[in-house]
Amino acid sequence: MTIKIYNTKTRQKEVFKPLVDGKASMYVCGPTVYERAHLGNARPVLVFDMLYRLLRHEYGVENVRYVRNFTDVDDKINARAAETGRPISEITDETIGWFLDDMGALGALEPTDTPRATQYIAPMIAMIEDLIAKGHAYAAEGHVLFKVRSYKDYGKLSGRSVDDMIAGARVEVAPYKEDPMDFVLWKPSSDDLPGWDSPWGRGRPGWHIECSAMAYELLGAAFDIHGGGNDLTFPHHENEIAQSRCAGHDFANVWMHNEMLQVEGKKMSKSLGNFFTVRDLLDQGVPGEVIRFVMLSTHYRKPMDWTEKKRVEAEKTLRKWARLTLDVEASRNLHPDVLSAVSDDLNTPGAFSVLHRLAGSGQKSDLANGLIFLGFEAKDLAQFEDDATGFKFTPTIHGNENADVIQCQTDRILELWKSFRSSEEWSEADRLRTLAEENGLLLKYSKDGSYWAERGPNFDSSKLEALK
RNA sequence: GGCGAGUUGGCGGAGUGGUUACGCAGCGGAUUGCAAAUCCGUGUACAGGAGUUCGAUUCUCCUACUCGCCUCCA
Repeated sequence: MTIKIYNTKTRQKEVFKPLVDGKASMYVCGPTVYERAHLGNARPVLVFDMLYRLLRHEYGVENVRYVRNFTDVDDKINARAAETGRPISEITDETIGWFLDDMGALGALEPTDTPRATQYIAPMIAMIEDLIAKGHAYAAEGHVLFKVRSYKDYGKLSGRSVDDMIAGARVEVAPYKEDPMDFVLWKPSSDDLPGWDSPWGRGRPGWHIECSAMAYELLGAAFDIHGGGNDLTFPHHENEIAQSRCAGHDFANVWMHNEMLQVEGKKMSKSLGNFFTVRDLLDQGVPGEVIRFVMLSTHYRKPMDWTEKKRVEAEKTLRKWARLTLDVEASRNLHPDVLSAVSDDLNTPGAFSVLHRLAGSGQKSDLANGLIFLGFEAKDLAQFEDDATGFKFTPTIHGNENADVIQCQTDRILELWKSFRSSEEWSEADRLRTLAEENGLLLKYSKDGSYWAERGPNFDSSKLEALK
């Protein structure tokens, strides 16, 4: 299947052709690890998880290398350590664990390589020395700066010119800079900050150099795809390109950028107060599969709006598909329509549309296979079906109550309702149903005789006990 | 100020130079003790203007509006 990808560098959709026949390599900018990943962090993770799955499908699991870094040296981390009095390594270790857990809950596969910046200080220093030797960087007052004017294509990726940006005048001009646009490769560390010995004294790397150095170490001078959020296009990726190209590396062939996430139509930001983490959602009982579904329901190059309404719709759809595919063996081959949608610049919304059609026409095993391909693992879906009650995914929704207790109470309520109905005590049955609904528990049954409950609005598990 | 993206039916959201997206909601029907769930059927759309074309929602230009990045947060 031909894979087409929109390349930011050329601003058009191109047929993807790996540098090495039959193998693919990708590098995606990962998080700075000092706090829980917020919902916006999850978008690139899921987008590039889908790319990774597609490439694995096309070239085989063994032939795809996926590098995603952890930035574990950064002033935000230093600040957090100073605030809390905790050692930096403790903060970064903990945050990395959280990140992998949270993203795992969204069905994201772990990359083949997850390098930490602090493990690649030596290659960074070597690269900086090389850049100085080649006249693309200079040392000044313990800093090393990249000479932006020395790279003629600077600004090409993001479509900017150095002169225009300076005219824009939002550039901080430090006294040691030869040119306002020059950016830091290395900076000095005071004794209380993390630092490494270098030819320019004890210091630490600037932000951009790590990706250039780690991509080179792990993927070589040239690799296929570099991805990240479009906020990174400038300056981060522009700077990466400048460094790597000037060091003599071809660097990435294709550049992919996902659009940003919004919440209820607005940018998610701390200042607007609509900022929340993936873990917040999971703790509120939103299943990871639902988050994944909502994220992939919008094409990655369009702004994605996280809304309560989408969350509800996603949950409904997944529940329906889970019921359909329960006990169904997935077909061995991916349905061609699903594959062609995803192969066309990761058109995951199109793939969902195909899945809807498969569900509608009763092609259950193709549906099951398609779901697995899109990252909704069979075992998770089975769990989802168990969760037709909506509770298995809400273990922490109300503090210390555990899911089993809730499940048990729900089962008892269902039993009671069932017995009222079978003995045709309609008024009692209706009274119970109304009461349950008032507390967010929707009682349902189907022709085949099965009974279940769904979580509705106003769900309050603490009131379940009273319903009996 | 600079750069970029977008404007599709009630809502969400794909796609195409001439033919059905799809989902949700709505409406009609089946089923149902009633209501859901489930099943069947069904309507509404391509921001505005100009141009290219036999023909444009789909290409070009202009206008309006929205959003994002350039700033701690992806």
